[in-house]
Amino acid sequence: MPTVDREITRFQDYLASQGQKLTQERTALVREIFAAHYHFEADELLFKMKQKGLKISRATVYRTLELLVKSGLVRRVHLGEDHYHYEHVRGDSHHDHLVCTACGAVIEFNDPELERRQLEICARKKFSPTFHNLQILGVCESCRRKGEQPASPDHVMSIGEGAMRLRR
Amino acid sequence: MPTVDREITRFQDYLASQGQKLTQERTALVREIFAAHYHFEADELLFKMKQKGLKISRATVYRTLELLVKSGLVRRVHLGEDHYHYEHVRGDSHHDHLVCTACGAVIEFNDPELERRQLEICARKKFSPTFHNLQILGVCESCRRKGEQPASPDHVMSIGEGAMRLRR
DNA sequence: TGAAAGTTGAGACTGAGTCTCAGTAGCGAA
DNA sequence: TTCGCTACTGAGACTCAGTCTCAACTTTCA
Repeated sequence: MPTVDREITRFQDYLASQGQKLTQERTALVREIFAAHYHFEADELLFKMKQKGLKISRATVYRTLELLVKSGLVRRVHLGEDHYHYEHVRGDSHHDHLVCTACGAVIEFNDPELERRQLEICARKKFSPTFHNLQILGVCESCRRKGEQPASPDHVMSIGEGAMRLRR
Repeated sequence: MPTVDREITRFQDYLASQGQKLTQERTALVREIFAAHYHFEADELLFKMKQKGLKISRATVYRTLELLVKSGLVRRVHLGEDHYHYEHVRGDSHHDHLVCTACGAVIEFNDPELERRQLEICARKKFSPTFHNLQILGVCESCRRKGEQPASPDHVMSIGEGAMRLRR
């Protein structure tokens, strides 16, 4: 985990700029987040910390995630479920997600053409965009080969149902 | 509300096909939903029914919404908040949303070019899409003229904050 | 008349996320 | 070393959307 130190430094810089401190708990959380799992849920993170014998409270986890989002190190995303997911922000630009409703896999993509078209639409509607959020739900290649059926066509209900399978 | 009868008939047909019944409560809910408000929340609907002196329970509201979604008359959408919104499905095709984080206004758009590009991306990733969900958050023309600032650049946090203003 | 099946409301429950508050840690100044 | 300030923490209560349970009710049909 050589890159984790860089993230910790960046977080510390952000905190210092806000008159806030980098505590043991915050360091441990950043270390855990950036060490491996890329898309994660708040509760999942809480559970992992507990597993490692580090007792960090639910409140601290949520508070630290909020700080990480504000610092720009982490992004909060919707992946079709009824609660948030978080993901690392790497130096690169914005991206969107394909979410497999059969296995829960998340595939990222970044398509400048798509982004450009969205800006055109906003311009046409005289709307100043600050952020966008696109998830495409469906079935990934390997699930399709395994014969998983695409989610039923009952509109967004199917997202919820499919997404349930993501849960721990 | 001349079109409401058509919706009620369609809903009754769906229910009959499932061996289910069109009750007084269900009729009242469909009437309320299709009479006016286009984007709405479950709790908002519950409140409106109560206001009209029709006491329909929370459970019935949610159960009926689920049936309406399954019947294809209503769609469940995310508009950047942490809970669902619902909208009518009119015969027309899928559309996406621009959501103003200052006033909560929702502007719809349908862009075949954007849809086509998404299909291309899916094809490239060998992904079979069943549904997608795009919200563009930002500031609408009239809020911009009134001098409302675009939401702060703290990523998705700003969505939540802006969206709070939508709440009753 | 009565069985079977679907529907309802009240209210308990769930689970993600927030808030409160008393106690603790960190740190500069004296 | 102690003091005082401020930020931070954990425990647990709380909130809120949404779900579930269950007994009572309605409808249908034989």
